[in-house]
Amino acid sequence: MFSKVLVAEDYEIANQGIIKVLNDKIGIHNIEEAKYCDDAYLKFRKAHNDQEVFELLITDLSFREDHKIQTRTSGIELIKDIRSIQPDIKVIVYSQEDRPDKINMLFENLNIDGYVCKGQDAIQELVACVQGVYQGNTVWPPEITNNSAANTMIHLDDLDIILLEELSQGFTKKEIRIKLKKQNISPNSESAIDKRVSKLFDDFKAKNTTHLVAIVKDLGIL
Amino acid sequence: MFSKVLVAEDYEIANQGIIKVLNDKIGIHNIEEAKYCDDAYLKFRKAHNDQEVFELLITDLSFREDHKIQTRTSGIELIKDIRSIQPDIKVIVYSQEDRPDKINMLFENLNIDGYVCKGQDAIQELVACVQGVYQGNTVWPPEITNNSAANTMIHLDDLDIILLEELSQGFTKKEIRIKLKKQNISPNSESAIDKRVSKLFDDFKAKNTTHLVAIVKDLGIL
DNA sequence: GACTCCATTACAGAAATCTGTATTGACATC
DNA sequence: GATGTCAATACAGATTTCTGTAATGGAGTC
Repeated sequence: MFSKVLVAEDYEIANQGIIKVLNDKIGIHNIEEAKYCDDAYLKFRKAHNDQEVFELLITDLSFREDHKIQTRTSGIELIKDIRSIQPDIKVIVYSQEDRPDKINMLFENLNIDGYVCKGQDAIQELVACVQGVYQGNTVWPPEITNNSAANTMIHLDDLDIILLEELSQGFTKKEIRIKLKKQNISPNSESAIDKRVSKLFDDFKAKNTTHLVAIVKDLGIL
Repeated sequence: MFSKVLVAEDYEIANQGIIKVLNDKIGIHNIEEAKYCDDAYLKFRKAHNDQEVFELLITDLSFREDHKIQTRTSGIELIKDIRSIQPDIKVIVYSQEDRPDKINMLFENLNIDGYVCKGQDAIQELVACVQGVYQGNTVWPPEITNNSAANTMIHLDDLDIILLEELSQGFTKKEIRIKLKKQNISPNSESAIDKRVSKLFDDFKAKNTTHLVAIVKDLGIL
């Protein structure tokens, strides 16, 4: 089992709850906790420098800004930063988020190892998740695997996300074309972008760009 | 002080926490709790029918669907439903939400009496809020009153919200014009709508409709 | 090589958006 | 009554969006 774990969660109650579960139900005792994102990062860096690395990070996604100045506002950045230094660290996200698309993004883009949804069965799920991740598995929350939405999930590649992002920022297709050309991203003709976006219209049953952006914002993809 | 209070909050820990605070710090003992929105509504109805009405509702905004079938998914509907029956009931919202615009909407549109942000100082804030509301005040969370954003808040009237809502659903201005005409809402020429939306562009510094909708979605106005 | 399949690109036209200017009418002030 | 203000409306044009069709070229199959 994991011998050293870092828990990043800003609510003290939840924080203590996680530690208690790891302690009592799984038998992990070497646990460090952090209530702030920056704090978690510093503890990680220290352990890494001291050659006593954490094997598992359990983190929330959203951190309140609080009084302390936070450079990292979200757990996503924390994961990226930590993974850039120690790519093999296992990561479990423990969050309120329950939108399938957003959770899907975490697995696809951030390559997290497990996800536990804050809820009524969080304790059981957390135990199963930690054990599964330790065995090298990717552990999806039951909300997702049981949900048919996950199966009919619309697959979005990097370009789709870029287009959605640019559109949501109000750039015209001409501007986007120029941007893509500058960054040497392959399909960069206006008509090709049109085609892509039209496909997104179909996928999300959107009437126009504005509707599309509203939908993906609601789904939490952006 | 309030003698009978209804607490609607789906997380058991938070639920118990609120009750404990009301008990220990304020001396309210006649408290009923509900973990589901529908449950809260039924308890309210029963009390109302029995002529032993609740004087205060403390409710979360978002409720998990859980296994139980819920007709009311959000606390907003719960507040609306309860207020339609007992308009003078005091309402305090206790939620994770910290976006000024959304909180502002709660006060402006739902006429809630107080708001407490789930966070590190929630206990103190809750006590102050309940006491303030009991004295007939409207109690805003310190996050908002201290925040300059609240002062520079953009004021949106009903029409603005309607327009944003329709636009986000992908309706064209022609369609919106027809809809408004049908509902006898006053400015319903396409150019007047254009003007309104242009003003929203200025207010939110949006480049176009798509950008505008993305911004207000992020702000939580929609 | 001939063929299909598929993604990119090009082009074109109808519809919608966005940005001006101008007119009207209601309302208040002097 | 004259004046100014403001919102609603009308109109116009330049730009952008959206939706077609068609041409091009690469990758794989026979």
